[in-house]
Amino acid sequence: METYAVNNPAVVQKSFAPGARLIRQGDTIRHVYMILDGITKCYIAEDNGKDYIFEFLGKGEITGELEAINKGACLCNIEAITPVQAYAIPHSQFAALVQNNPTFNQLLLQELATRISQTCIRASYQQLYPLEYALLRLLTLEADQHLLLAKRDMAAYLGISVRSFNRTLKELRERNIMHTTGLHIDLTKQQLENILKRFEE
Amino acid sequence: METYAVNNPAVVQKSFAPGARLIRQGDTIRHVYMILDGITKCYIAEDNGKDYIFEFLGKGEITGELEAINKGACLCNIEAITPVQAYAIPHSQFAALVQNNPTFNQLLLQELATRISQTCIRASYQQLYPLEYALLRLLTLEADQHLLLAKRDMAAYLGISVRSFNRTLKELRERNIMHTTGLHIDLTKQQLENILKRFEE
DNA sequence: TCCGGGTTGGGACAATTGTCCCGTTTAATT
DNA sequence: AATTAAACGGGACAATTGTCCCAACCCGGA
Repeated sequence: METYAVNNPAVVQKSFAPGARLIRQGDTIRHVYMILDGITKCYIAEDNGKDYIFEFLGKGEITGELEAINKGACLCNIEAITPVQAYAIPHSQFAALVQNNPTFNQLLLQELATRISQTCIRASYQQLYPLEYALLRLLTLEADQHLLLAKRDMAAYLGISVRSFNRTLKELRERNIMHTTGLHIDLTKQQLENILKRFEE
Repeated sequence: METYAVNNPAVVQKSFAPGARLIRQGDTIRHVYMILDGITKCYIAEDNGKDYIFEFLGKGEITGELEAINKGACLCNIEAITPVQAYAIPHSQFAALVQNNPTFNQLLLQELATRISQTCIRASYQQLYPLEYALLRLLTLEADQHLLLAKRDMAAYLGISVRSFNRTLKELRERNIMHTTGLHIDLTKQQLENILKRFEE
């Protein structure tokens, strides 16, 4: 994929400063983006002023492909959190890849299927478990991917207010589930997995 | 698709009574199902005893394709609500279709992309708006598709308890809501009254 | 250095939703 | 028609989450 991209004159590399948007919700776009470096957040801005972040995209991930497939307006905003480098790939190139490259086609199908699964799983436990559970899962994700997220972004990912986020964090601290000073998490992935077991059944 | 299916000896037609499951969460399956008639609910059962319904599938819709693509265990249960007729299509046949039939391939991609969009949009407004809003959308959906759903299923779709569902419904009735303030629901008074009619004594 | 905006932490209270529970209604079966 | 199980409707109270607000802190630019 990278080889393909760098050898193709229609594919241009772009830079985005933190806060800049690769894609704006509602726009019609003609490119798919492949992230070379940096972290982005993918979110819907509702008209009551609240945001809902679906996922954080990093190196090697593609975005804008839903719109390339369905020709629709952009579902959500893609905004750089850290400085971002990305390839902008014209829809025509993307469509050609999908049609002519069975391997790419297969990978795309798998990626879409995985995202549906992940989205469903997340929607389910965010609805059916207490906030605490989703918060711990997010902290695990943050540790896994070596992210350092602002509280506002974490709250938006969980679909709650920053106030609720702080409150739950404080409760976890007071119950000695988490030892943190400020924001940094001192737990390994294994430790968090063990903690999550408490919520089972 | 139907022509293909009925002419293929590996594709068998199956019947399911209400309550029977086409697919069980966690199982490994070897077939994709195409629904010929009836309504099914697609839901995850969490281990705290609660269910979360993602969607209701009806005539012409396919399910089990995520597992066919990713070879994983079943994400969710598919359960018949009404009597259901469906084709069971072996994974091998499905894979052949995906590889050899560009039109089918394209339709599948579009279907997956649409489901991601829908799932994201729903997760967002269920998290960021009051229950009332999601409930009205569900009632609209129900009317549009001529469904008649049990309250338990509607509550599970909204990710709430039946008690909360009833409470919100009662409030809507008492306030004789036509359109919710600030929220973009295009219901006329008449439309909404038709929707709410079945809940009145 | 000092100022101003953004982020963080949390108190107080309101609103929303869940849990438990019980009486009523409906639907299916004997 | 009688019986029984399931679905429905809602009261009372607990738990969760949101809203509003303010104070402390950090950090870059005048």
